[in-house]
Amino acid sequence: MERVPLTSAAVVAAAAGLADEAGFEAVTLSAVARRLKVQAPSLYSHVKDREALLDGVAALALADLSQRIATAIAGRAGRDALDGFATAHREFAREAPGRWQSLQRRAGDTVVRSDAARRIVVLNKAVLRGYPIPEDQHVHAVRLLGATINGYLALERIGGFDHSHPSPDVSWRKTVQALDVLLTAWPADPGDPS
Amino acid sequence: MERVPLTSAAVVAAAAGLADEAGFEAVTLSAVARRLKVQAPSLYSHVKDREALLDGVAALALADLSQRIATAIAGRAGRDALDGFATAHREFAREAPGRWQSLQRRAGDTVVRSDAARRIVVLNKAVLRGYPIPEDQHVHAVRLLGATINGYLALERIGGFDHSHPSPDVSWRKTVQALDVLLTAWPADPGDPS
DNA sequence: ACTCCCAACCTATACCCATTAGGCATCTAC
DNA sequence: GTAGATGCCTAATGGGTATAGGTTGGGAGT
Repeated sequence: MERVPLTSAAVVAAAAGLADEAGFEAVTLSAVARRLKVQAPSLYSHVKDREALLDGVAALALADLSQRIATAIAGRAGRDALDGFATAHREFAREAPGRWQSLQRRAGDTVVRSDAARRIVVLNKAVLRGYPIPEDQHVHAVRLLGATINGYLALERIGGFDHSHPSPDVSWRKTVQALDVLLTAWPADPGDPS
Repeated sequence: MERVPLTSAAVVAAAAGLADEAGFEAVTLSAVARRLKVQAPSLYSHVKDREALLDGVAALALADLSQRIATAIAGRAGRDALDGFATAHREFAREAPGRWQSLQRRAGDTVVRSDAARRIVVLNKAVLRGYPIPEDQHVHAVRLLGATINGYLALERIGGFDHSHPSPDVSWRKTVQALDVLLTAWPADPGDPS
């Protein structure tokens, strides 16, 4: 069995794969080392510590997500773009649950300053492009979008919808519809007649 | 220093206190044992395992949250009730961050079947009472409410809003306003003219 | 009062984890 | 050839979870 030399990228990729298969909390240096058939201390040649490893997974995740979103909203505007955006998020959470979960923690500096993070910001604004939202309201709209979508996926993941009917798919469609309604008629600030 | 006899409730309360002070992830049997000045194995007389301990914290949290919500929406309807509801959530997340976090994981059976969980369901429906939402849409509205509010608090907690302006307080008010707009004019199903 | 049983604490242990320190082998540059 | 850097290893430390077995004190029964 030929052993491939380790690299930082290979270590992070192994961690990401493990996250998706066994859950984010199962990503330990020990588990990743076993997966790569080395001893755990050997990983410190490639990652600073466990925190840095998890940040590496998060950076991978963000890159993947931003790519999915870019593809999903390309050439689309308004409700179509919103649908694509929301669907990209949900499919990412489904297909790469461990990577999705890596994004639910406070991001380290390397993640915050990554190209993928910047791309996500751009894509968030792009979704709003087809809606009549004042520029000064964009940050609120982006935050509301992110909160609602991510919040929905988080509750779904922990079984928050398991104890009521109908299936989360139905409520998801209604949720995206509601977001479209909101973005289409963004509420004015109280006391602002426009 | 007189040592008070341990009880299951005391162990869970100590864990909850530790969660709020040091973070949910800091709640280990070892740390709780130190807090109570006993050895970790002694806790097994009172809790089955770590998972059960964490479920105990979640049950405490849910009871606290449901009480806060009940107080905040009592005698209120429509937008007032929604404001109280949302504020109760956010203040809970602020004042008891570790307990809040205990609710972000899949709940064990004891939590799902608790009185507090049932109370939360009732209170969720009570918030909708002042809004013209068809009965068959209540589950969607409750899920959207929970997703948006919880999602907002989660993103806020992990610093998701730290890299943009203005302060999350402003976006929070807009978010609650948006929820009110939605609940006031709940979007009809596509193809449903009413 | 005495005895027995049970509950609640303890220590010891096994196994897991993260991380550091030091060793060894290989490769590269001088 | 030699020295230094790199990348792996083992050993060790200190933290965690959970089980097994021991001790002590309290309560109940005779």
